[in-house]
Amino acid sequence: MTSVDEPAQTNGRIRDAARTQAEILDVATREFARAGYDGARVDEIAARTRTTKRMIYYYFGGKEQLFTAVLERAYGVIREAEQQLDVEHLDPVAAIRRLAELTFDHHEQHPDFIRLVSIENIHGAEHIAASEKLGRIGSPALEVIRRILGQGQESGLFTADVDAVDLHAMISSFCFFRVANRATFGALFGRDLVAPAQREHYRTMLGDMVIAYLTAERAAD
Amino acid sequence: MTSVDEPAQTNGRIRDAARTQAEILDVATREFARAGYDGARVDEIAARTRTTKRMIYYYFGGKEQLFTAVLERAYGVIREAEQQLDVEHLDPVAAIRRLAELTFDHHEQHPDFIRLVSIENIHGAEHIAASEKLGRIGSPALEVIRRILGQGQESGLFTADVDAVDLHAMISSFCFFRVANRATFGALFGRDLVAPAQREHYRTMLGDMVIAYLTAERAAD
DNA sequence: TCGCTAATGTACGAACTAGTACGTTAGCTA
DNA sequence: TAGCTAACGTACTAGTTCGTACATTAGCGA
Repeated sequence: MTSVDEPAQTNGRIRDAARTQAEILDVATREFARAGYDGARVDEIAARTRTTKRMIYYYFGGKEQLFTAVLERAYGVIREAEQQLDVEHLDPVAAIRRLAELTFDHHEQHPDFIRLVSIENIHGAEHIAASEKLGRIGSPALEVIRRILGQGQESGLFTADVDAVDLHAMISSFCFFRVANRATFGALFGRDLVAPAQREHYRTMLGDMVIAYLTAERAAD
Repeated sequence: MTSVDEPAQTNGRIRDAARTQAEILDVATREFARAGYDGARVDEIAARTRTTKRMIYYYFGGKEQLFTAVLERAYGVIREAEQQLDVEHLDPVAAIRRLAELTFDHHEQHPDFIRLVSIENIHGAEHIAASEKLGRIGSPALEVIRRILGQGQESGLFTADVDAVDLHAMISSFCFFRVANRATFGALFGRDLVAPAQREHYRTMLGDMVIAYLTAERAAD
């Protein structure tokens, strides 16, 4: 399998701290996402790596800290995607729809992230609490929502009494549920929420829902 | 603590198969919900019971089957609540809102159920698949939605192209997310989605969202 | 080129954990 | 009331699983 014609110095140094750490994180992400925190095995993670279990403890300290590092990286990825978002040139309705679709797409493309978040919730978010990075960074998406919402409400397009965090929760809940509960929903109702054929249908449904909520006339209380 | 003046035959028979099984299920529900499938310990479940580990294996066969039994009972509870639902006398808008609120209330009142479903999804719904009871029963709520939706669409009140399963997913996603992701959402955004003070706010928000979606004018494609 | 240290590998152990073999008894029934 | 069986308890085991003590080496800097 491995080519032997290469000289002793193979492509890339044999000792590469950064590569080793990254490889451990990659494998650990898959394993934790697959089996849950307690279901994942440190030995198994090590075995799927080109290095040994010793290195997991050398670089991360232990299973708990490894999981925290995995979480930190996973949250970093979605934050990065949110930062790419450019909706300045769009009208509020189109901007919100674009934002919702970004969340929709990211969740669909990163089921491992969704599973990690589910797992972290089972454990009461204790790893987020223990993490310095994940403390109270929030999400770039929130800032974007705040801005769009402000514009939309000023222009009278959107109902006035909507909060950015709440809207983020609304969008996330739909995107999250679809991926996180795919298995049970499919087993109980016979419908695969993540089937490619239904993708556009649910993507549109999400946008319609959010826009309908934002533009609906609400009974004054 | 325990009264000793009672004769040997204490209140309730010493041997009571039904009570023992129910007690095991109660404790197992709490333990699985608290720690996840792999995190839960059979020994710990037994210890919190008035009986022994032997009985778990005697009545349920093993850890897997115990979890399946726990799931079956938890799903049974929500199905029962859905069957109590009486919305025949309401107009479609009020009926949908009532249904959404029932889901909202049930999810909030049964966080253990939400956690069990999350856990089951991490494990690919394999226990639902292995269960005879949970096979393809669907949910009574689905039938209710179908009926209300039919009425609403006939009368022109609701948009025509909405499907009952999709609407169920929409309602569930919001209710589920709020409870399931309470920990991470709170840790990251500093807002407790299940705080009693916000309860009515989110309950109304859910209803508004669903009704807005159902009654909004959609661009014909 | 000669160390020196970060990086890596091996082997092992202590604690835990699902599951079981075997023994006991309550309480119904004939 | 004798005996039979469902219900229950104790003690144990085989296999894991996280973590670590100890040994080794690559490759950079002086």
